[in-house]
Amino acid sequence: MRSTSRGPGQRAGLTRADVLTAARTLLAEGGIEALSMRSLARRLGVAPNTLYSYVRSKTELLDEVLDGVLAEVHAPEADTPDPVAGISALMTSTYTVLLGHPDLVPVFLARQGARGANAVRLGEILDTLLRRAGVDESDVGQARRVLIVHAIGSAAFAAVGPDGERPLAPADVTAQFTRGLGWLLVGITAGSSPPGGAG
Amino acid sequence: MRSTSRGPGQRAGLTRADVLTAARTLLAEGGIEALSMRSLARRLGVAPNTLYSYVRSKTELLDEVLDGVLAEVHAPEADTPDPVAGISALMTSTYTVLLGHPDLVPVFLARQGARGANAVRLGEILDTLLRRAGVDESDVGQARRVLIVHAIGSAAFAAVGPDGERPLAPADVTAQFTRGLGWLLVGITAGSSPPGGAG
DNA sequence: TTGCAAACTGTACACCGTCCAGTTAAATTG
DNA sequence: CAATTTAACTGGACGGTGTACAGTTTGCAA
Repeated sequence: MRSTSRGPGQRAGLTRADVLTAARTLLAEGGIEALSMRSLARRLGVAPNTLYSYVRSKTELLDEVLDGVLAEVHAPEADTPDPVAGISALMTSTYTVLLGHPDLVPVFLARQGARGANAVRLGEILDTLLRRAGVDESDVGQARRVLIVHAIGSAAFAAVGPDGERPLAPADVTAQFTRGLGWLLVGITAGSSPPGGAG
Repeated sequence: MRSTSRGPGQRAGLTRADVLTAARTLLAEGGIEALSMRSLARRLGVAPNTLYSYVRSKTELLDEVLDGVLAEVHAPEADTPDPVAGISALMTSTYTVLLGHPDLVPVFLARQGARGANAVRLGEILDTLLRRAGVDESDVGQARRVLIVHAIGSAAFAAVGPDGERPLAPADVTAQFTRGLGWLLVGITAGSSPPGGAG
């Protein structure tokens, strides 16, 4: 923990994983504003610059951490019996996970939902389910984005405001999310061919 | 423009409106990152502290400016013949205005869409139109929020990313917004009993 | 004419991300 | 084994940020 206990050249024995883990801890403990390169370095007992041996920039670090959050999302199997129920479950899980990290949500939005491995994986599952639900191929991409916008956007509205005040009760926002998801699914699947046998 | 040309006590003759106007100009010229208390003061030829005579904090200033942006939204009359078309027009105008201020969108999100006079006004019109479209009274609030989430969220996805790169072509995002809006309107106006969303 | 609130400056605090120039330990090579 | 390269790490700095405190001066009201 002492940063004065080591001179230049002396190693602290860090790994990239250490840095990312510490970043997540800091985030969980004090929210986004508790995560600065300096506070992170302080916690690792290291000079701020050291972090740049493991991470190109704070942006890259944030991207990594954000995608890690998406690992918590519980995705249904792509061949789950009822695709529409699967979509609903997937989006609801995404929304719930985001709710667990309120101040990350605006950061997510600013990055269009992150582009890491987990994001890609979830996106592919969603696409598959949409196709299986009979959504026209030309509509799949738009439907995916609309659903993601709804999940992240709803989560953003549930997050604490600038003054730490919470303008809407979380239960209300969740009800709104669920309702909106239902509406969207009605609209998206309206006039689509039945899932049938050939798919 | 010279900050050294005036000693303590000498007045610059500013008004609150001057400050807000300069803030909007700065924003229009260089985006959100060009608007700092210091750059604003520099432009007004004044010391940074001076601004705190007109504004409680940067947050308050931002709130004011954000609500001002919403004044650009073209809202239909509340008694327009076709309420559903009215909702569509209102949301599309909102979306378009937001697109014109890309880097403000994340700020909007972080503030749950601003709470100023213009936001309230638009919200009331939207509520009226929803009721006239036959939406159940108990659903009006949720429908309003879902629509707002969709508009702001879609705009956020169209905004430039962290590296200034634009991952999606604006035309595509607009198509996605329009499509999603259509789906939502179908769902919202499709009877008042809850649809089969398994969430 | 006096008094006072409001407008304004100087200075400072505590941060921020990140760059540059070292120093030293470990890994690699001969 | 010795020599050399590479990677981890520090000190210090640069140029920014929002904003608090204490002091000056101005214009207006009493």
